Amino acid sequence: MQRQKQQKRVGLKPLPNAIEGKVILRFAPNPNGPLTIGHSRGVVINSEFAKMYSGKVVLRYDDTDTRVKPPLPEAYGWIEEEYEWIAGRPADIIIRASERMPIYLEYAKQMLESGFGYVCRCSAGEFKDLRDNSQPCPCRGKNTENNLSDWQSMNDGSIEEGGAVVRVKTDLELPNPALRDWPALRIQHSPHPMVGDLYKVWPLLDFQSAIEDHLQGVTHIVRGKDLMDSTRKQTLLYNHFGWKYPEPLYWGRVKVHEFGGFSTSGMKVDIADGKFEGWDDPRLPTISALKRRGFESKAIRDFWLDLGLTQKDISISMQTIESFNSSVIDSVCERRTFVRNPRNMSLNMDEIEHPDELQIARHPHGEIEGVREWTISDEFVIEDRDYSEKLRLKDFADVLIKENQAIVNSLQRSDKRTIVHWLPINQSRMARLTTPLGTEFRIDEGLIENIDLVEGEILQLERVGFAKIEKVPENGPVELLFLHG
RNA sequence: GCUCGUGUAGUGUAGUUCGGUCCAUCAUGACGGGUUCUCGAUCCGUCGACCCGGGUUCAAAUCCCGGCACGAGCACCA
Repeated sequence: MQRQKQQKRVGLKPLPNAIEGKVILRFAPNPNGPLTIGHSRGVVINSEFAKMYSGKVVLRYDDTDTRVKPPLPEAYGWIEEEYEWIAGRPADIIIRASERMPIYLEYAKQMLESGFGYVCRCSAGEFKDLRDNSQPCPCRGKNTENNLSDWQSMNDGSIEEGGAVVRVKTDLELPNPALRDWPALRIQHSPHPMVGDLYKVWPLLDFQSAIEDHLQGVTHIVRGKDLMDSTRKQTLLYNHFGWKYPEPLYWGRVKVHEFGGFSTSGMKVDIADGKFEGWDDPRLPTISALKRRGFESKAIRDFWLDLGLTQKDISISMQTIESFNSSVIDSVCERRTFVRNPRNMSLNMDEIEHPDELQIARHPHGEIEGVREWTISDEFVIEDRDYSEKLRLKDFADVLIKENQAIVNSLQRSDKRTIVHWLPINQSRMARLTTPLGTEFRIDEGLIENIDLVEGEILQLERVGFAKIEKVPENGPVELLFLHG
């Protein structure tokens, strides 16, 4: 077989057993908060596969838990918007598990009637002890009639939470104890934020998700490898129903150096405690925060696609995402001058003939047309850290510095002295640059070039980095949010 | 402990199905240089890896055996 000259694969590997136009994938977040960087991998990979095969993605809310990770009503809308932002197109089908409860309960009943499920009234601890020794629990041998009557009691609320669970019968000799007679539905008496206390019995993920995948005709499931046991449990259930399980694919665990893992519930607590301003706090690894800071969705897509789909546990750096972002935004961001920690200087132009105005390109390579027009005044600022004897004021002149006075000696570049950014006072206004740094913020006060400052726009501050204009108030400093270098 | 999964440069990744064309791809990073009146962009160069030990073979990143490391699951969470 002929081998290609070694080359990096482009795009995702083909999906096994995929038929053009027939592929159905799903993305199933818990709506207990907005999406994080971690979720964006799922959105990107699934939507990309759908694109490759002209298939569909089902956005499904697996919101069947009312106690441990209850849904946040606002999150449903957020997630739909964020999905569309990341993928560049909306999900094809949207489903809420909490609205489809009658279906799951019907399948559960069918399972009891067909004899491959049973109502177990053992405590979790008792069951675990038996299970670990491959022993059946006493409830396992109950007949259909008894199971259905227990099922009735579960649903009418006469059994308390924790008093019973519906299990799927499996081979008790299965090597992996976790798979033996796994629980499919449990009792929850606490009301659901969306549908209230209509139901007393709620399916667990492994059951609900399995039924729903079948109903939606899902052909490929891409999920975290922590859910491998879920695949195995669900395959057992599919065998009972006589269904064919979708093609599963997995990715490994992802950490970001700068953030660690992504815990939606952890963030929720920290926001409630006032540690963060909200879900879009720039220090958070949420999609809303990235969007607010000025990341482009294309950069996020490029990044995940470049990583591909591997089962390796990885720890990535924001630097990599930032470099993808730079290549997306660099050619479309105007340049501006922002002087941090300004040092006041006076300009001495006696010795040389000079223009009164300067025209500086809005972008150095002309991707953006036009110029910034500066009127040169006697007073100007440079960054304090740049202060030195000989400097080149960018786009203007070589100067000799003496006691905060800059004497212009040449408009032409005469040697290799350092080029610094500078700003005539009459051209400036106050600004604050906020940089997220771990769990803190760094604030740089300074002066920004007062030309066409539009809220929401991303600029490249020369010799500083990319930043977003968050606010241009009538009075007071312009608010800038640092994006990356 | 049990079950499952994964090990390629600092970080990611290609190549592993079917052994050779792999002194191992690409990106990111670091360093150096060209260019550009930004510490940005761009171009060029350099650095740096097949987890370990055996085995099979003319030939192993790739196949086999044995270790080791890391991660996940073992919830009436998702």
